[in-house]
Amino acid sequence: MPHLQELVAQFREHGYKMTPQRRAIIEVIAGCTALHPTAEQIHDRVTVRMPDISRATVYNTLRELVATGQIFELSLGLGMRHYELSHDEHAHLVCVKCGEIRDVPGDLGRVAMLFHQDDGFRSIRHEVTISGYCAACDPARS
Amino acid sequence: MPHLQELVAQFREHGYKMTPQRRAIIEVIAGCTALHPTAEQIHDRVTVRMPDISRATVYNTLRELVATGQIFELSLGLGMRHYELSHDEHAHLVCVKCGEIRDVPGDLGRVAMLFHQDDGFRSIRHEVTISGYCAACDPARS
DNA sequence: CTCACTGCAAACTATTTGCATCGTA
DNA sequence: TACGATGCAAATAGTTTGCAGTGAG
Repeated sequence: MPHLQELVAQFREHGYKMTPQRRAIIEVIAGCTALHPTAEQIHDRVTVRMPDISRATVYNTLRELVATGQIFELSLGLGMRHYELSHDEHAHLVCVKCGEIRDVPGDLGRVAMLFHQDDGFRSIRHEVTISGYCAACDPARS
Repeated sequence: MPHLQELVAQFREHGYKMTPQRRAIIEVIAGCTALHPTAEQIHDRVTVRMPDISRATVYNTLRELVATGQIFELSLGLGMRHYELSHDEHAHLVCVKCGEIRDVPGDLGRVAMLFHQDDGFRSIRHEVTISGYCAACDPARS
């Protein structure tokens, strides 16, 4: 459960009010470090302790957490968005069969340099997604 | 209109029948090299010359062209999928304000090396997406 | 002449929105 | 107490599916 107080404080500093719902959502995300949950998965988990929370509140809070830069939104080609706490730079391995998502640490700054252009485009974020088959799903394996 | 005959031939070689609808879809994609069209945009363009074509046919054909490796499906964080002819390796610059998508040539093999893991994951494809503001949309510009 | 392909319409999934009510600061 | 946040339900957007009819090989 890393940085929980810090996440709550940061969120407040951006001018948002802290409500039980938002706190619960932040707690769930903070407790999911390796899971890249979807909005639906976050909603399910929060619902266990807070049965009346609405999807709208989850989506709203996720949008706000993205706006503050506290979480990242991932488009991994799986048809829905995944979320993760902002942390050290890494790429994502995505199994196209089972949907498993794994972090691979690495230097995104290096990637930025490989593709840099001097044309006024100001980049905010680099996303590196490597699609393929995980060992368990690889059809080419004996 | 590059490689049209080749695309049609390749598609046939994979065992698919060539129909007027599929040919029209392939023609539209081949005529869109710099546009990264969505399924909807492709449907609109085909509809001009073939008013009764259905969305289902467009989506089916796109899935098949992805399966043959002739086109790539891009998840750029804009809420829908974009398609492009498979060609030289490049990353994508995406303006988060206006949605403009631009190709940046570069060596994806280099990226693969930066993030390679020896754990049985077999990668099929690398996608590098750089989100930010294009010169025209940058709010930090004077 | 057969089986893959098509159009249609409905279903589905993920996400967004409008609005009356509620509760944090 | 004021205004931002919530829950609900309906709306929207993108995509998928089932099926009866059609046409490419």
